[in-house]
Amino acid sequence: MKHSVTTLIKEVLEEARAEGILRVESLPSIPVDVPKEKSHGDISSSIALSLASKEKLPPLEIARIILNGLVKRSEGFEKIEIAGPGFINFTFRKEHWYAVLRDILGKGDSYGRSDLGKGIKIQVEFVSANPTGPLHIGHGRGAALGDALSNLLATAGYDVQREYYINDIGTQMEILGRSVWVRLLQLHNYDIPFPENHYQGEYIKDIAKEMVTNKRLDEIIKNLRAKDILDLKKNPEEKVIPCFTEYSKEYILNSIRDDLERFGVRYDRWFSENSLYEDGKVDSALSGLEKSGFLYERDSALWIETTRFGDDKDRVVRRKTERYTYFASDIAYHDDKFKRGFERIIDIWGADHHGYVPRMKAVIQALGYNPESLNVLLVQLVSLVREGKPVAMSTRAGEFVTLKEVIDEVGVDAARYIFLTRRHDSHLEFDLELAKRQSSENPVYYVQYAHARIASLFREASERGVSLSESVDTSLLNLPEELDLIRDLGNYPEIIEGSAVTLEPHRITYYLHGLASKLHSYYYKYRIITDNPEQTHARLFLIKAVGMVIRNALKILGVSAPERM
RNA sequence: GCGCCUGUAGCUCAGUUGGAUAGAGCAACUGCCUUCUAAGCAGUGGGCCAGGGGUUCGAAUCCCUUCAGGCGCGCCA
Repeated sequence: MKHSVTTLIKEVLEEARAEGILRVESLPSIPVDVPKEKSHGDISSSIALSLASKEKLPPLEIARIILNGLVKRSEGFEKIEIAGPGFINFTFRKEHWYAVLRDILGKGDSYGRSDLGKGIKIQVEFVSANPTGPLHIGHGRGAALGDALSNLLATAGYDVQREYYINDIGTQMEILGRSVWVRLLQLHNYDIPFPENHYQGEYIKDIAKEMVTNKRLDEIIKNLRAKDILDLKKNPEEKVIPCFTEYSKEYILNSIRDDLERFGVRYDRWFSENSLYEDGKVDSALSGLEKSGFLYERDSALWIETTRFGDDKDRVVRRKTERYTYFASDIAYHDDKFKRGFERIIDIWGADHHGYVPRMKAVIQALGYNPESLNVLLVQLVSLVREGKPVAMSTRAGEFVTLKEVIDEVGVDAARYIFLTRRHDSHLEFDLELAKRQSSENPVYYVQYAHARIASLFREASERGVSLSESVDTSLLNLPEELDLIRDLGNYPEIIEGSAVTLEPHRITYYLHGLASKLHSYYYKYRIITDNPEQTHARLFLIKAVGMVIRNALKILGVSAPERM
């Protein structure tokens, strides 16, 4: 839609240059927009304004010149006019909109798809929470964003892969194992204080109990060839804890998988940090950097010179204890992503990791890749409220609201939708009561209701023996509300492209709300099923397209489109 | 101290990458169900876009600066 106007203007500018009316030294990018004000037409361009200084002519003069050139190409338009300080406003003929409507229904489920991404391989890595505890509400936001973004990018023509990076090695894992171990001992009446820096949550006790009831403890004992795992003398913690770590990690990872599955999130790959070491990828990535001269030793540690690419300070990759840092495996991980052929990489992190971005970008350059090919999206915290009052959350004490609890309380659709109503870098206030409320206060239901309402109309129509015929006279759709709806539907592909380019799926929720609002309003003001069969057909035709677009958009967000409510 | 993010209606947030008169939802107030779903619709009020400077035809949007809030600055992950 915009494109057709852009090319028209381009033609006119070239013609004007050929005739020597305008200089047009270099063909500028043509600004075209869908104006928010309806009286400004369907498409508006400010080209005359932006050209004014270069051409040394008043904007209105330039607008008139362009308009002259447009006149002979104006068949598709009802009118083209100059307005304000020099905007050129285009209004399409109704026939254009009827064609758009037919096009939408012709494309059906694929309406909104584009080849913007040109099949580029892109990877979205999200959530990637340490398997040391259940997912909390903040992870839920990352999950909703990552999943919707992946759907969105796939719709926009990218070849998308979803990945979860598992931090399954290192200090935190050891602490996890020891936490469960101590809880187990406490269960057996050993008087051992629980270390302060260990995982405090109740779920640690649950794992310990579960080990006993599921006889997993027996297996471990067998593997250790030990008589009694609780015998601290025969089985010191160095010997025992790895077993606990392994078991607890699997246990927690399974619950994370379950939560995400239930939340409607599926990954193409779960990538183990430990595998980077086992497969020698850490060594090879580091030796590559060494050859390029980005590594050096100081104070018996190995450093990477990230300052050469704008980082604040150089970073340690191998401690003087010989142990690698977390950063070392992250370097290998990102190297591996590129080696696997991804041309673009999106990492979704919690906003508290923002200080990490410059060093990651630096690493990517040191590895010889383009830093622009990595986008890090920082997800801000979610503050949970109930009827406006904050719900206490403290990770330190191990008391936080889990994703599971939120889903149990408000449902998947409401949770996902609400997570997606805000830009990722803006704070999100999640009101549990509001999310449960089944009314217009709740944006999820508002949009879903529009879809259900349309489905209901089709049920009603078929009960009355009305069915959608092949030959619909779309010209019966004359009402301003009807043309307005079609215009919105016509904008949908650009909403998708815009969201994909900016990596901002929240735009879709706003679009949906607007579309649903127009549908509700139209529904209330006019009857869809009337005594006039031709008109009924035309109106059903229109709302069918509305329902289809709502469904397509909700699918990207991972929210269901119910047939009845 | 340095760096990053945020500051828009009473509250929660959008604002199409610099465009025309600043937008929604909630909250407040008025109305609308003998009608295809009232989980809905129509309407009213509410703003120095944190403050100040600049860039230009034009700024909530870009630059500088001040203020306020959040976060980050480990051989932790």
